[in-house]
Amino acid sequence: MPELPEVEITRRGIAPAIKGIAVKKVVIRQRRLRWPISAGLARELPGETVDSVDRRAKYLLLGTTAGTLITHLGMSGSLRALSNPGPAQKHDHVDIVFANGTCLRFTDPRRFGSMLWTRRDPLRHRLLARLGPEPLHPEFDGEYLYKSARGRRGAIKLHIMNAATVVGVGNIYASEALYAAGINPRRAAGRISLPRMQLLSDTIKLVLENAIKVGGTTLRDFTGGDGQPGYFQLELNAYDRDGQPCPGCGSAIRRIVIGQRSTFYCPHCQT
DNA sequence: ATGCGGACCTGTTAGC
DNA sequence: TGCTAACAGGTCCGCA
Repeated sequence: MPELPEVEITRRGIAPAIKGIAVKKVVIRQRRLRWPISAGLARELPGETVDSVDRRAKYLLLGTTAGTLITHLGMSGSLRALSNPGPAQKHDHVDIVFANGTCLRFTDPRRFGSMLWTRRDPLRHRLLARLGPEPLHPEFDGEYLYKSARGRRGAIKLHIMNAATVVGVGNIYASEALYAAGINPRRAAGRISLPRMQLLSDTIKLVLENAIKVGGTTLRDFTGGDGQPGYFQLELNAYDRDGQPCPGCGSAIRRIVIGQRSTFYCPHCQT
């Protein structure tokens, strides 16, 4: 379920329920995720208090004195704080049970997600150490994006989806931001002017901020804490609209494949 | 260094 | 109705 907005909504949803609370036990039913869950998690997390609930890129970081739990939701993962957890279902792989009875439940049918326990600075973890800037931070701007693209001949869509360039831009928002900026997703990254990169960095911020504002409702099967289904509150102008009229000019939105991922754009408006 | 394809999994939907 | 193929929000890794 994750694009950055969904991860941020998840963070905001679970933080009040678990911050400042001690972990009682960790129940692991399936340790084979993207990477196997290490034995250290169940051994070292119980007894610790969750001091912080942070996000870096699409990773959620639960900080304690002893170490940090780094969680990624992959393609189909979710994390819910339940006060009355029912019996675990098929894909409920991990429960983190707190002293106040709250159960933080990790569910992930495709198991592309991950749960990593580290005793060191999580930002130095090999998966986090080389990440680019956060898209909503000021250091991510047109000038940065322009410079990062010098000499790059690959498609701009792949460039903005590359976590070394900027984190958190997933397949849906890449299409949406490029649509809003009027840039053809296939255009070589290194052949886009500074003003257009300024526009693109702005549209990336806008599209992500808006999605967070409306509750991270990008995804078909995402339901926030209030049970409001996603995908409908957020207006998608290009993504998943193959053959439908472009809101700007009326010509048909087209679906192409870039880097093995579906890509949607308006051949008339995006150059 | 950059760029590309393959890999990891399961579930849902479109098509015959 | 039933079977099969295509496709789905991510991103790491190895090879050219």
